[in-house]
Amino acid sequence: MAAVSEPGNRKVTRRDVARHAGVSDAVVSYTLNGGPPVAPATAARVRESVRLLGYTPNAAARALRMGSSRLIGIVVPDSRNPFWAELCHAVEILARARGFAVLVVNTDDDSSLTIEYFQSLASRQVDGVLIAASIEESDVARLNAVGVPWALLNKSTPVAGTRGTGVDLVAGARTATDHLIGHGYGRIGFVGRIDDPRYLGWRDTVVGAGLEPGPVFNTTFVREGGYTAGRELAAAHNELDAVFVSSDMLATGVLRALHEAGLGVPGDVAIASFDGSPESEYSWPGLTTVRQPIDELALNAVEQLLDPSYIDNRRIEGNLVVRESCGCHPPIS
Amino acid sequence: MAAVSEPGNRKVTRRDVARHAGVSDAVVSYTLNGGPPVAPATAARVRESVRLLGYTPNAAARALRMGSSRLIGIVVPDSRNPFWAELCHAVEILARARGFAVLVVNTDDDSSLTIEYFQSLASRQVDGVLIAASIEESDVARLNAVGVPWALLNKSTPVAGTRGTGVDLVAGARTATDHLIGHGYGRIGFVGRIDDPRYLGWRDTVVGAGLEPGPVFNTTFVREGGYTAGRELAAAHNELDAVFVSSDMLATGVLRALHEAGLGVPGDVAIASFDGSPESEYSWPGLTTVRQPIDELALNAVEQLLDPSYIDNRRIEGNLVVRESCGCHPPIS
DNA sequence: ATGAAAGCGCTAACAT
DNA sequence: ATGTTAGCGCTTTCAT
Repeated sequence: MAAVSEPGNRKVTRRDVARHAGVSDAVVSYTLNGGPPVAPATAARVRESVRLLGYTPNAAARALRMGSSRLIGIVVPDSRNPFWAELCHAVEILARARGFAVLVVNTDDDSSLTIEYFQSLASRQVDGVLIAASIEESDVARLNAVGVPWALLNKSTPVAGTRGTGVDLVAGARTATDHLIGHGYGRIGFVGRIDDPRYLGWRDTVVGAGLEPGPVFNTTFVREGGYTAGRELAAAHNELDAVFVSSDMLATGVLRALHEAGLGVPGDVAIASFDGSPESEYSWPGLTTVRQPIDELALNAVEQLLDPSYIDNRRIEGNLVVRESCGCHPPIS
Repeated sequence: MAAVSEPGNRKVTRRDVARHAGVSDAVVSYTLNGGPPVAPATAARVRESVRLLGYTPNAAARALRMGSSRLIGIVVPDSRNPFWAELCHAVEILARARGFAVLVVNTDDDSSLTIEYFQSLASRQVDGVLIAASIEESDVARLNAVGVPWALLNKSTPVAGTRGTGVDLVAGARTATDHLIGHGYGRIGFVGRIDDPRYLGWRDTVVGAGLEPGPVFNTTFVREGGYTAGRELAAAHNELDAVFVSSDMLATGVLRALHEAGLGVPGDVAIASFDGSPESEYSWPGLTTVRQPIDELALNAVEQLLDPSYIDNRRIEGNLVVRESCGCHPPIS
C-alpha cells in the first residue's frame, strides 16, 4: 500500500521513473522541467509514476550539472540578536519565493571569520552570499576573487566596489543623538562598541552641538554586555542625563540594570537606541529608536544578489521611532 | 599578483590542480582527503598548486558521488522567536564542528507545512533533518517514507516511533502553575494556544488543586499576540491574581500591556512563564520561567541525527528559574 | 514527440 | 606511490 520508497530502499532515481512509465530519461526531465513539448498522455503517465514511486529529484546532481545549487548563503554576526533574526527571516521568505534555500552562518561577532566562511559557502556552490557582518575595504578583492556573487545585506558604512543597500550608521546615531539634544539633555553618554561607526556618529553630534561628550560604556553586542554597561551607567548616573545605546538588544540590558538600580527612564536617564526591533516596542518603557527598514534591506539584497543587472547602492537613512524612553511621550497608563 | 581565479575565469577543478602539479586526479584527492599515502614531496607540490590556483572542491560533485551533502536541515516554527533563535544557533555551532552546514526553514507556525518542507529538504540531499515544529502521530510514517533520517529537536509531547529528547510541556506548565499556587494565588489565568500541551498542563494543575480555572487568553506565539492578550488581561485583572504564560516572548508582550495599564507585577498580577530565553532575564520585572536546556536539547538532537546508534529519547523536565515576576523575590533595587 | 548519449567534478576500486 | 577509470543522477544537444 505504501509508496515504494520505504526506508532502506535504494533511492528512486529519474531512471526508475522512466522505466516505470515506459519512456526515456529525457521525457521525464521534459515533463518535470518543461523542455520540449510532451504528449499529454505521456506526461500524465510520467507524473503518475513519479507519484507512485515517490520520486524526488536529486538536487546535488542537478547542481553539478547546472552549476547552480539554488542555495544562497548568509553570513551574520549573531542570529540570536533579534535584529539579525528578523533580517535572516525576511531573507528566507524572499529566497524561498524564488526557489532558493538559505544557509545561515554565524560569525558570533568575529568579523575576521567572514572570509573563511564565505569560502566555505562558495565551495558548497551557493549561487550567492549575503554578508551582514562588517567588511573592510581590503576584503573586497579577496571576496571577488572567489568568483561567487555577493552583496552586503546592511552596508553600514560605505565600502568602495560593494553592492547592497544599508542604513547609514553614522547618520542614524546622529539622528538619535540629535533627538536627545533636542530634548535639552546636556550630558549624553554612549553604550556600544567604540570601533563601530555609531560611536563616531554619537561623538561628532555631541561635540558639534558644543556639548562635552558624556561617559562611554564600551561593550560588544550581547545582552549581558548591555546589562553590565547599564550597571556602570547606573553607578555613574549623575554624570549624565541621557544615553545613546547602539542597539535595542543592548538597550534592553541597560533598561534592566536601570530598573534594578531604581532609576527612572526617561526621568533619571533618557535613552535613544538603534535597530527598531520588536523588543524595542514591547520593552518598558518603549524605546525611542532608529528603525532599520528590514524588509526593504532584505528585498534589495536578495534582488541584487540574484539579478546582476539590478543595481541600487543607496545608503538609506533610518527612521526615528519615537516612544517613551526619550521623554517625548509619557508612558501610557 | 592575485591568484589565478579571477572573476570570469572558469572554475578551477581538481583536474586543473592535477595538471598543474603534474600528477593524476587521484593523487590530488588522496592528498586532500587522506586516502592511500602520498609522497611528502608530491603532497607539498599538490598543496602549492591548490593554493596558487585558488582551488576549492565542488561540494555538489562530492555530494553526488558520496551520497552525502554534509548538510542538515532544521524546520522551526519561527526563528525570530528568541527561543528558537537560540536553538538554531546552538545547532549551527554543533553542526559546524562536525563539518555540516545548516539549512534553516521556517514554517511560521503553520505546522501543516512541516512535511512539505521536509520533502524539499530531502530533495536537497540533506543528511538529516531536525524538526522543531510539532508533529502528529500520523506524520511519522510519511516522514519515514522519505528515507532521510530525522529527529525531533524539542519533543514537546510523546510521539510513538520518534527520536529526540525534549522538554515535557505538560509537566513544565504544571511546574510553573504549581509554583504560582504555592504562592497562594487562587485565580490563575492562562495565556497561550489552547491547542498546546501547556494549556492542558495548566488546566489540570489548577483543577487538580481544587481551584477554578482563571480566564483564558488564546493567542498564537507572536509578540503582538502577547500584547493583545495582556490588554485583555489588564481589563479583566480583577478576575485573576496570577497567570501562566506559555512563552517568554508572549510574556514580554503581557508585561508591556500591564505596565501600560499601570498594573504592578507581581503585585496586581503575578506571572510565571516558559522557555528561559535571555529576554526573560532582562525584562522588568525578571520573569520566573521554566527553562528549557537549549544546549542539551541541541546536542542530543544533533548526535542522534548523525549517529544512528546513539539513542536517547528521554523527556526532560524543565527547570524552574525563579525571578521576580512570581513574587518570590522583590525587584532588586 | 521521443530517445541516446555526453559530461558536470568528484571518489574509490583496481591497476601498475 | 601513483595512475586509470567507472559511475553518482541530472540536463541538454542532436538524432530520429
